[in-house]
Amino acid sequence: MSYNPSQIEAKWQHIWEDEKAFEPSADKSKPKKYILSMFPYPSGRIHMGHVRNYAIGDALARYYRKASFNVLHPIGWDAFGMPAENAAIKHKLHPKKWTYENIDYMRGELSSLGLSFSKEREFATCDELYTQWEQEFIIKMFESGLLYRKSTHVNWCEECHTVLANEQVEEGCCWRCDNEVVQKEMPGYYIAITKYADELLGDLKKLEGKWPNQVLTMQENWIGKSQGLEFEFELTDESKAKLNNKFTKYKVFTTRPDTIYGVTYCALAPEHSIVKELVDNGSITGKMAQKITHLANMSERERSMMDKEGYPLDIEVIHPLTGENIPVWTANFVLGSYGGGAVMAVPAHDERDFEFATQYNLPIKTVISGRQNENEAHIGEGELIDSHDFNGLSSIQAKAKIIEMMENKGLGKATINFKLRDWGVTRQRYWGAPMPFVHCDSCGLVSEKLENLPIALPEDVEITGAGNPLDNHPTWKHCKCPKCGKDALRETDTLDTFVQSSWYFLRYATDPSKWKKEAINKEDISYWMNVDQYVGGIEHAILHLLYARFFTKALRDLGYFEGFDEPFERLLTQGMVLKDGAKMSKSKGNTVDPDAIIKEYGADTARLFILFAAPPQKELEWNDSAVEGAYRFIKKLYDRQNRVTLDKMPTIDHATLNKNEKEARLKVYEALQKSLHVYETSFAFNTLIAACMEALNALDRQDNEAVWGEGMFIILNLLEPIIPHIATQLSETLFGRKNLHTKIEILNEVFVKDSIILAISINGKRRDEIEVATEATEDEIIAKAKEVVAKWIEGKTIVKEIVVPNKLVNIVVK
RNA sequence: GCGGAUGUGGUGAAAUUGGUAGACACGCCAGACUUAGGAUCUGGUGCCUAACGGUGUGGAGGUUCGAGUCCUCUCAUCCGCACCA
Repeated sequence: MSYNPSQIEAKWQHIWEDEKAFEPSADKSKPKKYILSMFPYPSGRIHMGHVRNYAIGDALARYYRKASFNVLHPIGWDAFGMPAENAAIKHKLHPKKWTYENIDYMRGELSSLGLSFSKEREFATCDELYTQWEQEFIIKMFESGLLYRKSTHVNWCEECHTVLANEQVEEGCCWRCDNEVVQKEMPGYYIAITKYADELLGDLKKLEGKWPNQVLTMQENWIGKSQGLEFEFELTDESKAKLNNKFTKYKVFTTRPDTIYGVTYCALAPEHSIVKELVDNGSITGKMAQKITHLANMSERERSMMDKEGYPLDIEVIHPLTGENIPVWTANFVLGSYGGGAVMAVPAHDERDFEFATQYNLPIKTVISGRQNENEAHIGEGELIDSHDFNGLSSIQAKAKIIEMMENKGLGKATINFKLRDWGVTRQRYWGAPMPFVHCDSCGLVSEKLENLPIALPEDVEITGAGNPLDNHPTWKHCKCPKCGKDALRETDTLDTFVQSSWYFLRYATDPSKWKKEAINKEDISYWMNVDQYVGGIEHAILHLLYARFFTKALRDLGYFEGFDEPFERLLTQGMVLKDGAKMSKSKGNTVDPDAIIKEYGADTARLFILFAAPPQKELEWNDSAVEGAYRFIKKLYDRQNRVTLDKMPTIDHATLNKNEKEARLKVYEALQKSLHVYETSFAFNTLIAACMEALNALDRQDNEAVWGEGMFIILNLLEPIIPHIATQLSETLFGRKNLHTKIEILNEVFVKDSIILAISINGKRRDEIEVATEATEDEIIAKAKEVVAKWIEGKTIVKEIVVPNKLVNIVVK
């Protein structure tokens, strides 16, 4: 009978389902492994990236299950988000219906891959039961001061009537309607992730060697810690008057206190409140006021793309050390949201300050030695000059001394700043978890009572794309204040979908029987957490992984659990799947449909190809003929079942075997040895598969019944995590699946060789090889080596002879 | 600009971490079996050379008996951040 993947795969998928083969055990005394591939967004159909993601995770889960671990390998759906609303607009389908139908379809696709997921723990983040607990977290965060409401500048699309996340703004335009995105000041809810900046940064150290360096570096840069000096500039009396004494001073931050004597001007962000005051009170009028207002209304992104631009504000501050008056400008390169929105400008030693100073003819004063070129800033550190008492000090010394002096005089203090901003978590959209808050005229912003949760979405909505459907709904937002009982208005913003993915791994780790009663069960998660291996795309390097790390710490501090600070013990970032050198995408027309591949070749072939073609971390180039090659290997494996006549692991007297038989055993055991390293450390499935291919090739070169039996017994065991259907089928037929439930010991005897082949090189260049007995002495080896390479050493002087055991002989001649 | 990675045959990739470069595949070439084959099997296949041999891991140096692997410089490609004071 020839290999029939669709029949074999359907058969085993049914058996696994009937056996509930992949549900974790409740027995917490067993050693556990929590293997997690990032959950998918239910977009409608799976793509090759999913196949790769889940094939990797599944191989690990199956391996550890086979190695007698209690394995948690769950799946669920990241089910809230904009595409559902877009589909609603386009196809007049309710987002809920669209989402759950997609989930049903994709669940079918994933199960056709034979993935060993726990089905009992599956959920969608749009399930009301999930929303309920998420709303509880949000309320607790609000109560503890971690979540707050503020009004600030946000990306706003006039066409869609919604706030957009930074990643949804493409070159200044809305990703959906391509309308220009404007900056708008409006209220929103923020989670104070910056309170955890230090811990998020510090704990990256715990992940070193377990997470890819690239991700750690990206997170480090994103958090962006910098140390320096914060101090205040006092305005001159004249300037204070101009500001109607509403301001007397403002703060600046610098990482280069050593250049403080080089300050020649000051720059404020266009949206700085002092600038606003000057415009508002008429100190600045006409064109200049217009231009400044225009700058203030531009997004950071827009500003970053334009040339430097600024205007003198005609006010001055007093240098805290020299007492000199310093002019104050507003400049578009000063960020409003960092370091107080104001900088001390040292054009001699800062590129940006230099460029601006040159452009507007502002003075430049050198205070660090070594500035040779008048046409550029000298950014490096050096020795201080023209800096009063600090002359002659190195930058490093001066930084410390100046900070110390400023602190002693009460002029400033050592400060740490972060680039990380608080996380804006609300969206003016329908398909998300509603914010559990109520606006009351008497009580202000009030959180819902926990017993009223979940605050569910109304189903009878019309989604048109214009405005917020919750806000437009006739009745939904009208409610009673949970505090005073008066008429009040429900918050109509919904939560960012990144909130849901920030704790789903904790939910999986809680036994589903408890899902109604609690969000997270302490005991359950103390057993299952951390996730031992997390697998996902590099595109989540910052956002999701940072939010999830933060949420873990925040929930820990809210008392939901204790004992761990980081959610993901090890992280594997898989490479993209490419076709014709480019990322697969519908617009490029270079997609490969997983369903079609599974239909033509079967899931095992798809999985084998994907794991064989490249190591998981690297990009994977799709190759149709290499897929055929994977299929061919499986057919060959299927065919070789005919060579097996024993139904169990034989005992073999190694010494009695001939050369090819010994070689076959050697290859089989080499593959076995390799499998440990691959599954537990390197994840280089490609090399394990290659080793199995070599083993099968070697088995083909001999026909010892016992060697065949042993070889297939082991190879099927090693390949089961990769090609589970065919491996289980053959294991069942040949060995009653005993080979899948046995720990196979590595036999050292097969690695012992009768003779060794040594390479012979002259001056490091390989010339020939010899075969010697294992027990041959070094002298014997050298003597034999010299015979073989006689023509190369003739007439030369031998300087040195090096014998590397089991490897080679190197003869150095002159 | 800053940061991170990656450069090995026609292609995807290996190389036990300093010890025979190119395992295993794809492709290609030749042959066998076939009415036929995009099926299957066998053999070959880094490059130059008729051969002896030479040469070869982006490039240039260096350390070493010996370097894909270590060091210095350099080039190219990809990714991330991008005026963070």
